[in-house]
Amino acid sequence: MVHIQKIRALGLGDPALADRCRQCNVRHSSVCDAMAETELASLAAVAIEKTVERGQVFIEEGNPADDFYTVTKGSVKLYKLLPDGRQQITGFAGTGHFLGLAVDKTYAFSAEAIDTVGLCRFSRPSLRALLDDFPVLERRLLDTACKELAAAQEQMLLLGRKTAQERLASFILARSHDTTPCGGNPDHIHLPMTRGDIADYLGLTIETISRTFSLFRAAKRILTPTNAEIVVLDRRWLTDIGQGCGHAVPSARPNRPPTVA
Amino acid sequence: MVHIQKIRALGLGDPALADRCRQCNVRHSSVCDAMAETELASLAAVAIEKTVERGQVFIEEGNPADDFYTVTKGSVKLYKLLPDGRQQITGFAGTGHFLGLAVDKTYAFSAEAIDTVGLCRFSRPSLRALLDDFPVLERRLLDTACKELAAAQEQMLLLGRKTAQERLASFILARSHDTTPCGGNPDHIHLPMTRGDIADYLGLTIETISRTFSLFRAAKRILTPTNAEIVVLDRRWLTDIGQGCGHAVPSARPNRPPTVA
DNA sequence: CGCACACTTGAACCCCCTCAACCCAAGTGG
DNA sequence: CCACTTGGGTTGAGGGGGTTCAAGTGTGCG
Repeated sequence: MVHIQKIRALGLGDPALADRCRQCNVRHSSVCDAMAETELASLAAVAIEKTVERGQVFIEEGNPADDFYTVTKGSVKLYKLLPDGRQQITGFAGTGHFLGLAVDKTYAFSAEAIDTVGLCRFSRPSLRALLDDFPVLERRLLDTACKELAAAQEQMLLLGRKTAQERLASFILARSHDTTPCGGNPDHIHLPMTRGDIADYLGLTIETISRTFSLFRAAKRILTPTNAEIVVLDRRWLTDIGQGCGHAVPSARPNRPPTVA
Repeated sequence: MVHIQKIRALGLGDPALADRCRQCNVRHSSVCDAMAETELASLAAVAIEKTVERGQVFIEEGNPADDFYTVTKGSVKLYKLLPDGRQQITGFAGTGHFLGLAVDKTYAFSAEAIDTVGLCRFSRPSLRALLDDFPVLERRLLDTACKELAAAQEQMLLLGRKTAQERLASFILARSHDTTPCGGNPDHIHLPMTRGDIADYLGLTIETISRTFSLFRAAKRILTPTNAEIVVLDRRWLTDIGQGCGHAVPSARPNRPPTVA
């Protein structure tokens, strides 16, 4: 209780502080959107900005979960490892994403910056105090958690039951939905991650990702002007494939007898 | 606001109602545990008990999410389908489990009773009112959601990167942890679901499940007195395999040339 | 008994993995 | 300038883990 008052006082005592949050570029696309204009000072009082470079691991599975983050710039990969090095990426966190769900006493996943990433850090006590103070924030977190849970279930369906082509088609379309800015062209997609990351996300290998991209390209379903760019040519077909209906591209294996009984 | 008062009044006006919740067998192993003794009347006022028989689908993916449930008896499988019938089970919900996370306007999954199942139903408005009235309940739901999210991520690792033997070993141990009652023998495991359900949960086929059970049996790692029962003989080995270390059972394929260059 | 249902086991196949070579662009340093 | 390296991506050949297809084994139940 003392703690909460302290934070309130901190924020209210320095109205200039609130500007940092008020002018934040992800304010309306993150959980912070739950806070009213007048409450931003409390938020700003406990938020600490931070930058991490590509390749840097800033959350490590199993470590005590002392900090929570909001991504303000760049992209992050969240992943789990097996002792022998096998890796499963459980999700990509872009601008506005909150990191800290799926957390008990320790982190259940690791997080690595895919490119130069901006973060807004909250310590556990300060987040707890915020939640006590602003129940609406807690509701917002619950909503977010439900969305992530639904996404996780969709990913389980993909990992457990879809073919390579279906997985990649689903991935391309999900990217198109999740990262196209308002008013942007959803058929031009930017991929901040490598083929290896895509493979570890879709439960496949680099080679299969590359081959499947080539198949889609040869079938005129997509273009890949650069390795980090996709242009969707046939959205309808990708949608059908991704959902498990529709004809996959024949994989044109050599030395295979023609399909005759 | 009027609504909340109505519910409060309902509960407080009839103290006998509270007994239904007070004597509930899952009271302390479900989200309801967040409610204090004196608050149970409010809970009981909006909870409706229900029984569904084995095989009955009581939540259907895509339908409007009007109701939320707590499982009071039996087991439920939660799953998603592809149009051609491929199925991925995203989880099993046992006694005490809350169903309704991963829900937006519509259900993100379907739910089917594995055996005779007892449910406690809440309508969306009444749950909303409860959450408004008892913020501690919202925090409890958030905790639950985080745990489920962590479990979902673990399952992604399994589906994306583990072998059949690793998957089944993980499954057996998870069952042992999740369903052993306090004081019970964790090495005697009851399986309410069929081999087909296990297959759809682990992203494999019935045949592979059966074969892998046979391998484990032949290697003296487990016993299966009945199809619905497992006895763990070598927990250490199962743990190692499930985590991706440790030697898998050789699968003894016939007609394969010996491993010579 | 006859039937349904769950499970097991065998044999052949196939999708994806493994291993390996190669391409290409971006440094880096003499 | 070129030689060399490094990291990401592509492509090919062959093999393997799990699937598919098919037959057979209980087991409960009308």
